Amino acid sequence: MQNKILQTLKERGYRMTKARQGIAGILSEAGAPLAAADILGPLDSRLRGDDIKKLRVNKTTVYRELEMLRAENLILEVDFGDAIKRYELADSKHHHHLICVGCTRVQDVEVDAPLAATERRLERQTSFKIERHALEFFGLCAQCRFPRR
Amino acid sequence: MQNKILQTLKERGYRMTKARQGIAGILSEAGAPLAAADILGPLDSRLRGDDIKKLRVNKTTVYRELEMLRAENLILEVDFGDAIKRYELADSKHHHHLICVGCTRVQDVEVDAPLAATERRLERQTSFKIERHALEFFGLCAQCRFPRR
DNA sequence: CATACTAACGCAACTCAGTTGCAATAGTCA
DNA sequence: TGACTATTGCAACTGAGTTGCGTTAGTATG
Ligand SMILES: [Mn+2]
Ligand SMILES: [Mn+2]
Ligand SMILES: [Zn+2]
Ligand SMILES: [Zn+2]
Repeated sequence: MQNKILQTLKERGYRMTKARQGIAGILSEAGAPLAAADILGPLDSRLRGDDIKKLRVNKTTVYRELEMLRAENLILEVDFGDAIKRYELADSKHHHHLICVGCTRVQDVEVDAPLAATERRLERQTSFKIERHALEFFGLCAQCRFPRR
Repeated sequence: MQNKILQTLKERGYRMTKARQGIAGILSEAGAPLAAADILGPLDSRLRGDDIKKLRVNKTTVYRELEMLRAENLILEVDFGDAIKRYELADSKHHHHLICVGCTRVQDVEVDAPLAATERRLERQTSFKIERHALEFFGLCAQCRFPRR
């Protein structure tokens, strides 16, 4: 049980099912935010040869599991502006993303001046209580800027 | 023809239809980004008594018109992270939004330190060419924080 | 004003991510 | 080894947005 998500879930009384282990495993190994479809497909192929052998999971299960993990604050919803929900582990430092509009390649990035000060000013000026912000950068990666001729 | 959008469209050779005039009018008067549904409903009620009398427009027309206006750079797509496309006039100064998660009330806001410098640094460090960014703040407005007791 | 050309429109059917109700299955614990 | 019920699978559904196609109505021209 080296998986952080699974360990936390167990501590909170969740059952250790095969689907759950497969989904948590894929999320933990992902290098970028994943959509339900990114988990559904790989579930039976990527896990082959792993300790979790072949595994077929229904899409409803994947959606429900993702929503549960988000509600448990174990993953964060990331919005790339394309009406598809994506998630990444919640244990990393707060950061933003650089998304290639050509190939959807994603890179984590940090912003120089944190937005905390701006948020406090906005709270003073607007009487809103700010809970969070979403900041993502869109552009073209090197591969998409200079397609192999 | 005091409407800026309509004037530009005419200059570019578009026809002046009733649906087009109604949609452009609603977008121009809106105080916050609008979704297709925000335009579909009001079209026949809000315009009553206006120079454009009663008007019923099909949803396909609204979606197509919005997409055309966006392609013509007359409106900008704004993403509130809820899988619904919203649009606002493109003629205003670049800004961001403060969105109430309780009632979807929206307020335009500006950020202290522009993100241009950050974008240039990211371009150097990542070899991406950045085209744009999306930054929105989410929280609770005064009305939603202190519900009328 | 009459006519023709075709942009724009309305309608119905479709797509696609995500959701829901419910019966069947399988972890967990005694 | 059960019993209890969380979790799953399935099918049907939702809702925003899209598409194909035949019809309507701006616009230009005479
Ligand atoms: Mn990330
Ligand atoms: Mn705005
Ligand atoms: Zn790319
Ligand atoms: Zn509110």
